[in-house]
Amino acid sequence: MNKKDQSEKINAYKDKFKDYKLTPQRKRILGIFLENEDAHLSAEEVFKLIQDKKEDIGLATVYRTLDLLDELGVLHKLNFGDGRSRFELNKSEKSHHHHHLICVKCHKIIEVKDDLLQKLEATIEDEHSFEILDHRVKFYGYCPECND
Amino acid sequence: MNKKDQSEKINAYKDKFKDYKLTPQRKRILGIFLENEDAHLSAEEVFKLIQDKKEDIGLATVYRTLDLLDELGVLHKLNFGDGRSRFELNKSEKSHHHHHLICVKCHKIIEVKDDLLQKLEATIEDEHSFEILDHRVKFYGYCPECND
DNA sequence: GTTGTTGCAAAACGTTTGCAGTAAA
DNA sequence: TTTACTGCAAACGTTTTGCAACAAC
Repeated sequence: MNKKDQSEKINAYKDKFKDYKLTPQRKRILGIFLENEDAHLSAEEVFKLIQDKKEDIGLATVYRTLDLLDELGVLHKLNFGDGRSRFELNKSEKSHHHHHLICVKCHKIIEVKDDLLQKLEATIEDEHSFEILDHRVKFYGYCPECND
Repeated sequence: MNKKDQSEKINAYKDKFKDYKLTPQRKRILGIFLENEDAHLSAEEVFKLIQDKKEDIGLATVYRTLDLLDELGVLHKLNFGDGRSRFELNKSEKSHHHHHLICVKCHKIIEVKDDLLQKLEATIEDEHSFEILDHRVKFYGYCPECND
């Protein structure tokens, strides 16, 4: 993706920021996720990716921005049990219906698309009068490479 | 549950500890979970429950024991995004097939029994050659009380 | 008796906060 | 020009660690 394309993509998020300022730091952090579409990045990792390019954004700003982007629904905050929060780009249509396979040996993370959960959600909404907004599904096990 | 019943229950876990010593501290911490079967306790909460009874176990020991019990499969380590790990008793047959509903308003946690996920698991094992050992499923939304 | 376990205090870790300076709208 | 945002450093809360004393096997 070239700079122009990315700039256009970032501008497409402008309406999401209606109550907030779209500062260079916020654009840059969003840019990191556009450059790493399928990554699950921690705050520290985002910070380092920016430093690698000889740019400079305070770590506190990274934390604050990631929380904001999660709140705006631009990112999804995830927890894989490694002691830090991770974030992934929220690709709207897709995001409600994908899950993570986590290899307990090599810790690889594999994404799975799925719609089967909708039936389960319908049952839960019915039986528990619980209005479901979102879900997080993680499967732990052995990936093909670790299962020989 | 009286003391004799609990003592018997704890002894039933003896074989799980074959490579480890079943110390009074470990028995006591396991006891806390037997006394609070459906709770999702953090290390700090376990520590306080023990202090409340004028007993004394170091906080570091609580942390080390909870990790050990998770590793032994006696407990399940959970993360509800509140900044600390929580643990629940692993009631073997039941545990693989229950999920958590988390109210985004009052933060109540509701347990749901379910078997519908098995179909999804079978599909994943098939399509991704990923051998599933366990899963964690969380649904976020509004509980009946918060949804008026 | 040996080896694993405990308790303490200190340190480490990810994350949050107060505040003064700065910049987006 | 106003109000929100940033960067820094210090503080925070949870979890981990080093180590000497101790106890389960």
